[in-house]
Amino acid sequence: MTSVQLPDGSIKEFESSVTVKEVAQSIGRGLAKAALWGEIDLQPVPLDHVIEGTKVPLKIVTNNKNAALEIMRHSCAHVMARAVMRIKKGSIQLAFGPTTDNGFYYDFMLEQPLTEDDFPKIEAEMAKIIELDEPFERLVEPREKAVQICADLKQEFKVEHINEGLADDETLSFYQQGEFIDLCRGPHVPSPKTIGAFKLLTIAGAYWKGDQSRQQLQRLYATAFFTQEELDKHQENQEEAKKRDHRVLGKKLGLFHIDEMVGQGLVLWTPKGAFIRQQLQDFILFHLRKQGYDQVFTPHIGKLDLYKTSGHFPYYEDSQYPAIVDRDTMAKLAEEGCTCGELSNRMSAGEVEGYLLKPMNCPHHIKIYDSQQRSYRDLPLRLAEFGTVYRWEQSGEIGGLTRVRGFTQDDAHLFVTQEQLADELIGCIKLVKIVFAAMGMEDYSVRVGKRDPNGDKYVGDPANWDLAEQACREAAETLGKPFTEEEGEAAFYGPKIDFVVKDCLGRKWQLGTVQVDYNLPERFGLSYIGADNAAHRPIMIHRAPFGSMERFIGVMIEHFAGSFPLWLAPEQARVLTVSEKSEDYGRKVEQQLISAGLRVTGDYRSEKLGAKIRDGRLDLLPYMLIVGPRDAENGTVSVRDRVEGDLGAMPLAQAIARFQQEVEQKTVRRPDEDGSDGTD
RNA sequence: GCUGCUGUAGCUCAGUGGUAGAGCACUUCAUUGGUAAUGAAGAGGUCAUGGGUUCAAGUCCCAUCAGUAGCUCCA
Repeated sequence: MTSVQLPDGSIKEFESSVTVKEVAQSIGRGLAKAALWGEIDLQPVPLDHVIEGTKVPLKIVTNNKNAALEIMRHSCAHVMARAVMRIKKGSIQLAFGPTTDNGFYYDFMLEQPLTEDDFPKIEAEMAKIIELDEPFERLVEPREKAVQICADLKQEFKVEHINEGLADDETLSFYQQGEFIDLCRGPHVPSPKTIGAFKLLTIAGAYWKGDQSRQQLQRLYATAFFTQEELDKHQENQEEAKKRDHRVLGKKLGLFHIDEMVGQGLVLWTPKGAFIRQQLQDFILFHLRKQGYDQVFTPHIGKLDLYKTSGHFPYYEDSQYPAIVDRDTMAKLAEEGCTCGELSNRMSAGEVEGYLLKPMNCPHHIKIYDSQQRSYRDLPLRLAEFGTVYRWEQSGEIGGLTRVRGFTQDDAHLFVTQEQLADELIGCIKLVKIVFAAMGMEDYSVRVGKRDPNGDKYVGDPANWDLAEQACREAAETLGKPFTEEEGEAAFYGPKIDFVVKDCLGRKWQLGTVQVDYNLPERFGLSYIGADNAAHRPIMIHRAPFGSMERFIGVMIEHFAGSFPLWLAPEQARVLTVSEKSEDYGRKVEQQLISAGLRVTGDYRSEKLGAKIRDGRLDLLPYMLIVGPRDAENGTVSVRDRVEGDLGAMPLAQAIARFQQEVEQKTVRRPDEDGSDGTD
């Protein structure tokens, strides 16, 4: 008599001893098919493991659970590390080898660095290890013994981790497979053969414990799946994702250009991209006016004194372009034999004045606020500007439109009273909501950044912080969408609400932001006269619904996969003539559409219609208007829609009305996921 | 900034130390067609830049610049 207890508490009884597989079969055919291994007392056992006894606590692990995939991948990481230790000569220090969303990695410090040339050898060795099918054996040791084991293995990272990271653990577990033994919490798959298909991906640098001041390790990325088909499918998906990369589409569609001679991270907006940017700017401007914002313009540079007052210089000097010194001063300094280092020191000390390319817009806006006496009746004052700022980002961080050195924020600064703060924050959130809704963008996350209760870097009255954090929380709630609250994520000057989206490769980017600031009003000594006839300090809100035009458009290119909605599309429609015989009519149609305010071009080449349609498809045109002799005779156009395909002939006026309505309503229509237009 | 990889025609990419290649795009000519590629010809190159090794370098080595994946950073 054998019985097992399943995770739901139910007991299943058997006449005699049974295998895990038989238990699975007794529950259902589907389960038996999906079963990978069993787990008894949290210890994995293979499917042919024989169960005896009563009320044996059994869990059947299947491949449709992410947990199983993670366990398998982690086991694969052990196999990979073992293979690396066999292949590479010299000492090898193991660090961590966790799983990621799409695979796993292992960090090593090697005497001989890894290169991609090692991949085939490592993969072959891994295949050999898997073929041997040695189990992962669990050993539990008291901490002194554990430290000794790691020390004997000359694994200093592990020793450090036990002593520091795992200081509270009485006992520690190891997993051993053949000659390879590794400190590891587990669990592991019962049989390495469960690892169906794996592939090494790339090598990258990583710092021990993520600390730049510590040893740099080599991180070997790989992925694994239960079957080769799943691995192939995954790789195919990754390739597909790369096709919607904004850097690829930006080039293909001619939206922007980044030129080596201009400089890293400095974007040149070509006509089509500039059009999208302008259109988005007009869109947000319309809503800013409705919400009582005032537009301002400020210069791209400002005196160092301004940024010393704001605290941005020299504190953030490393991430700014160096200051500009005027010609006369420069000549004088040169005469004195002043070196660059001295110049820098003297600018920091305030002995030499210079100009800074603005790293943010707030100081300029503050000076506009402060240019006249303000009454509480003037507040809230909302100053908006599409302000271009320049930051010296690390070279390794720059890429595409998402991280650049010169970018334009859809910036605004709100000067408010404490009583107005909560409502104004809600107003800011409303704008962000309008933006995301217009884009049909639902896949974003919201983060409320609060101060670290134990931190001491924060400026301002803790009571005000409490109020501001509460106001941020309440504003975030108006989104009707879950959000996270993260302690220690606030800026030193105030709490904030951030909006984060993912790019085509799964990387996270902050777009919109709303930040409360108690610091700058203080530093600039801002005030307003209250109803009590006394001076009071206003609070500032920094906010940018897009974040930056560059990053936002980069993310939107990927969001729409280049197929922008009609109101944003630089080229809304193209007239295609069936043959040159229809060119006159085609040009007439084109003119009428342009007169109706639509952005239309014509393709009058002596190509076949099929070729013109193909080119139009590759350019991701929302509409193609095919005109031939029949249309010329009837005053029609044959409309080909990006989403629905051939719509047939319709009177020109009807087509224009359709387009105008779609533009007016800012309709977002997505082509099918597979990229077909429904007619092919 | 750090680790790995990459840099060849406008674009996407081949290229074994021995004469610089393809497809697409472009130009010209022919073709006049109804929903994803008409045909032919032509033009297009300081092989990222600078050094080095070699009888000989796109190819091997070093440096620099740029791109890229990741790490670190992001007021």
